[in-house]
Amino acid sequence: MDIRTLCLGILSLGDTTGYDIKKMVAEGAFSFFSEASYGSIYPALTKLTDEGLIDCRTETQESRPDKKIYSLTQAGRKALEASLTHAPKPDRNRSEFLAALLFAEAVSPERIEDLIAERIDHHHAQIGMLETLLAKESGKAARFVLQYGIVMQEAAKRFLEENRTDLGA
Amino acid sequence: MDIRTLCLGILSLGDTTGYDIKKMVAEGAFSFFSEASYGSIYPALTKLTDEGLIDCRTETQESRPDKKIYSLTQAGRKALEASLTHAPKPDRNRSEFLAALLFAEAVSPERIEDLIAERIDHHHAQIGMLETLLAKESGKAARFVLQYGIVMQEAAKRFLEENRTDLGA
DNA sequence: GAACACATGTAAGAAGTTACATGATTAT
DNA sequence: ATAATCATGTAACTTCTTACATGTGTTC
Repeated sequence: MDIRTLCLGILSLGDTTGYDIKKMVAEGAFSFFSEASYGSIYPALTKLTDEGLIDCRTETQESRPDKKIYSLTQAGRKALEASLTHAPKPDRNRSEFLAALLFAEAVSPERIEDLIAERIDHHHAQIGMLETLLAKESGKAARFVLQYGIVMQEAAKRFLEENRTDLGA
Repeated sequence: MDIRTLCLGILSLGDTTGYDIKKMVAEGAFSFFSEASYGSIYPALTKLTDEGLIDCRTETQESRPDKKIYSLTQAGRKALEASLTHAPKPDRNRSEFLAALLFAEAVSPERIEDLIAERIDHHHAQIGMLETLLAKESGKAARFVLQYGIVMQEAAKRFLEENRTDLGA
């Protein structure tokens, strides 16, 4: 999902600032399935404002840059709706892990066990993070997304634990 | 995984051409977890040749551009090994689907059922494709990767089938 | 006094995609 | 005849990240 749509989507859930959008994608319920840097968020918000898809009101602060609080306009809501209406392009299964595994067989087979062990730890950590997020989250769709994430990570972890020996020998 | 490493990795499995690398990532066992276009593959091969990580021999053909067959050099093998040795950066769970689902709740809830139905179909199709690939594949690591893929797709599909009603009402 | 949180923004560069350009051969 | 397969390559563009720039207040 491009940053523009991501910003529109987050604003559909409530008014907020660029700084807080970054926090949501870095730590919040969004961090599981999206990412974005300031360098993409701020310009996106500026552009969306110019196009009339979002509004910006400024909250003056002392000894800090003024806070810019954005909110979705009617046009923005329409635009978001439109981009959700035509089917999202299929998710890619790009995986550094699987690629590394496949190539390690030919070039450094002794690395395979490590790779799998690291990956199991990674899934374990992700499950922990998702459960923490789930405990804090009350939105229906957000909980669904986090549960989906947990199920996926657990399935992956289980598969690796059950089949790790197949590639060792 | 960047295109450079992907090319080195594929060449670690055997000599081949840019054209065939593209076919592998578009249709072969690699298509599940990677992607690349000619516009990135050809320049990458040229650059890797300049750097001495791969060799190029030309096979003359009539009525076709000459075929350029690349092979990994010792230096290339070292470089690939090195990039597999430091832990791959964690896979991202970027998902158009999950993002769309989350935002649809706020902006067009009537779309949620469609989204889930489409996604179930998508998983179904992916499982079919993976099983076809698996039937043709004999490499140990490649089979492992494809089985991993099947397990993931099935887990996702099952989750959606079992929980689809949670978001309808 | 060092590091982090708050808060915005820009410029340079990485990495890739898309679309084009070329052109013969083979299958439908 | 029309499309697909074979085979290479380039140029323009998109999209995003990284690193910088700025500055205060708070916590360790």
